[in-house]
Amino acid sequence: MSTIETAPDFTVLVVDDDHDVLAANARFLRVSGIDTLVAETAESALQRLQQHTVDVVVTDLRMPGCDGLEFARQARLSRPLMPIVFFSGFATVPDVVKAMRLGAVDFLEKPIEPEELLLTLQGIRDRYDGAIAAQRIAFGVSDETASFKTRVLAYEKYIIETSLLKHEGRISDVIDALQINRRTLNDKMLRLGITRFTED
Amino acid sequence: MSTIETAPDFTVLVVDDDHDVLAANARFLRVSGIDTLVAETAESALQRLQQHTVDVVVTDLRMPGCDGLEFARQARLSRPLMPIVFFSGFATVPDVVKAMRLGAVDFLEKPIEPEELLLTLQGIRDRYDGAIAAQRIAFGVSDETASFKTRVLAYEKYIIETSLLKHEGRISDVIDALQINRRTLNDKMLRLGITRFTED
DNA sequence: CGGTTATCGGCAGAAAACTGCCGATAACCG
DNA sequence: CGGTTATCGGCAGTTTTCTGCCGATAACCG
Repeated sequence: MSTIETAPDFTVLVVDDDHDVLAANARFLRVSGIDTLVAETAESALQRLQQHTVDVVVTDLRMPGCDGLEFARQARLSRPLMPIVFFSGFATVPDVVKAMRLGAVDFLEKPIEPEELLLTLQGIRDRYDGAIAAQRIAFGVSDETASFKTRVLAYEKYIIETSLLKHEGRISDVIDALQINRRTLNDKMLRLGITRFTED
Repeated sequence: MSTIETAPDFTVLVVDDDHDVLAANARFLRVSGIDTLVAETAESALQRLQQHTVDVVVTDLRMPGCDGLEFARQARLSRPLMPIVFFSGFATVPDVVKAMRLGAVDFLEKPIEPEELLLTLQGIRDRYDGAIAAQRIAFGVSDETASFKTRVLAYEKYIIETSLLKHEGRISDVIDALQINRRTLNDKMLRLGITRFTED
């Protein structure tokens, strides 16, 4: 909870036991402007998570020793909402189900096209942007201290704010997207202290 | 709470365009003590949902006309958090990902073993932890457009279920942690379809 | 057996949220 | 200038939710 701010960057942790593939993907991502951390084992990946602020994890499903699912479980303990992307070459339906149940946001198939990975990550950054913030609001703050009501209100605020951002401040679009009564939305914005013109 | 004394009704809606398979599965489920409704098309399934209280929907992913995903989207409009189980014979990884993103709780492969289906449904009834599915709805990354209300409900469900997990099912601890009125918590659990599980 | 603890649900009044109607305020466009 | 569009807030009736009180049901322990 120290001052880890000043980092609105987007940091990705890629976990893959194939050293060459890992290095290639990492290089591509870095060139594309994404802060990229790497790890070749689940253990070192967990360490990385403790040391850095990571926004997204990309991990192989099958790795020698600790597999990707177990790693994800461990990671979730400290980062409940962190987006996790799995990839695998021989994924079965149950594999995918298990991964998604663990909160995976996507499941890519090997061999990974660097372009595809980049698009996926950019998509997460754009759409999930708010969820990352929400993690800090609804979860980060909450650590046992925030009440149910507080967390729900924080979440409501997050939904409305991200929807506003997404629709560039057009209330009518937000009303349509969230299927919410105009009057109710106005009241909530007032109560939650949401204004249409935030820092851009 | 090991067994179900008061036998709360548990109604399943099975949607499959294959009449024979549907009939066979329905018969098996009914014999096994599960109230089972059937539908051979998405349209009639949606009708069933309006007419009956359904606890779980089991649907084929591929059906002539309206496909399973679209049907699930429609169903969610009236039953935002109802558990949905998909099944399919030729599911690709992206298929499974899409289904799970829509809040599916499981994905079975054809041909369906009646025993497996029964176990799945019993699992959902007895100790289904919908937290992750709720999380997916609340923080959906995809193009899914859940309403404000739906997402808030999903988030509330997520909070309560994870708190229950964390406190091993002790209501009093959850009340303390979430700072929520006992009566309110009970009502919410009822409304959101949250059941306490036995100790792990 | 009685006593304790934990949980649950009915009930009803209180509190809060929702929502339709109304008018007001801007900004923009001929 | 008048007309259109988008937004906002007051108000009030309706609906929903919250919450305290009460009793019921189990499980458990002497």
